[in-house]
Amino acid sequence: MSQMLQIHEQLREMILSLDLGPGERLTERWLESRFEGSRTPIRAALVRLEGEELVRRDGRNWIVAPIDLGELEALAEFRIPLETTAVRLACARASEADIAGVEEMLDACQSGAPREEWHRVGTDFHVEIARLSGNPFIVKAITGAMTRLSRARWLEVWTEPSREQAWREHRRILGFIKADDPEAAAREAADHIKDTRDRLLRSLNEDRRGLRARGFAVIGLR
Amino acid sequence: MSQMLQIHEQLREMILSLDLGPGERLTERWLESRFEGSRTPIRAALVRLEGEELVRRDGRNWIVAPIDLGELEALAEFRIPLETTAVRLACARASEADIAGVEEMLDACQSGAPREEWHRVGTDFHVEIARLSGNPFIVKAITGAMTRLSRARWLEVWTEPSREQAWREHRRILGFIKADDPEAAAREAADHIKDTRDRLLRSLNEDRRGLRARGFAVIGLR
DNA sequence: TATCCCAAATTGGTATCCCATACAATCCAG
DNA sequence: CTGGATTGTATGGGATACCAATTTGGGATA
Repeated sequence: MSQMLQIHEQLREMILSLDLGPGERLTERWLESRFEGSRTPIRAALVRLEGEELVRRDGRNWIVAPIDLGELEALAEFRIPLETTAVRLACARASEADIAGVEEMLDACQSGAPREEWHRVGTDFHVEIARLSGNPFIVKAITGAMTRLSRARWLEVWTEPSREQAWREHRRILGFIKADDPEAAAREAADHIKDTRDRLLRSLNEDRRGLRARGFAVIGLR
Repeated sequence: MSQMLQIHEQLREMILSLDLGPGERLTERWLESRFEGSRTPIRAALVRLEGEELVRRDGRNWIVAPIDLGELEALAEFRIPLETTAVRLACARASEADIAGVEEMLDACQSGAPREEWHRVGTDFHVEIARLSGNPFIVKAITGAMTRLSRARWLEVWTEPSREQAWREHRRILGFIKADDPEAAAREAADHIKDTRDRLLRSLNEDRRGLRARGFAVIGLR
């Protein structure tokens, strides 16, 4: 694999895992030594990450994209029509084997699993459901939205009850798809998105100070 | 403005105007002489265009993204939930001045206007409506979808009745938003998207041969 | 001590340079 | 004449050199 893709992937991982703080400055020269490559592939990786909005220009400089928690509302508003459409289509189009695949994924994540696992499965569930819709544009949009949410979602998996609540909701959505009940599945999906949004907003209000220290922008949050 | 952004913009324009044929190969060296810049900014522009899916890798080579007309169905399926949501939100949130702005845009495009104008306004209308929703994610998704549709839409503006039909539908959608009738606006928007899809598919079937010569991939189209 | 100013270092933008490789034309063997 | 090895050439990937601009740090001065 090309060096550029490797750097892109590693850097992406570092950003999404909060290993690199939101808003942190990235100099091409630092990345150069960090990844032992020259600026050419590093610049390509940065341009690419800029497209995914994980990195952004700040004047002439590169910074890790800050997390704008004010976006949480708009993001939920965006996801609801898309994911309700996705589950409806999934009812019509998904094979039993497809559904079983998603079910396995959920089952594989039990109480004892590490936070990282919950985080990953919680994201992948939505992407996989989108995939069941058979519409590549929906898949791409949901993937992008989940990426955008990804860093904020570390808040959710930090507390156990929150994790388990989300897991139960995922199960219910999948249950309705399995039972081929599109309207119930859509309702459940919309509720789940709202619940997640509310859970996140609540976590935020509980500890604004701590969050700010972690690089979360709490401004503009009601 | 940086050279890279200039090159990006020019190349983008050449692709969207079909000045560069879909599927056409782009060599970095040719672009180098074409834009009188070195490979560094050209490569950055290519990576960026790759993110917009206007350019793609074919092995190690760069090619102008082919047009996959089989996507038309999926694209409409994607747009409907988003745009119906957008017009509903627009009813709730758009100011009269905002609406008047869009109205002016439509008025500015009269019968005598050149094809390019119809094409641009036909795209911008949807983006502006999305903007009235106040949701940046919806705006971005619609912008992306319209970009994706952009090259195929040259087919639509090639014939006069088709243009005028679309224009009437735009007026009706805007009328319902102005009258603050969200459900009617949503219904109208969904119908318009379906109509557009059907118009395009009909144009396609009328002249497959000619299209193929223009670089449109007609495969996988029923 | 506070402030201002200039030199030096650092940064991103651009231009080349070198290299491995994919592809093609060519040439020789059968 | 045909087919396969070979060599030549153009291409993209990566490294490096150079530049302009911006930042920074320290020292002279009020």
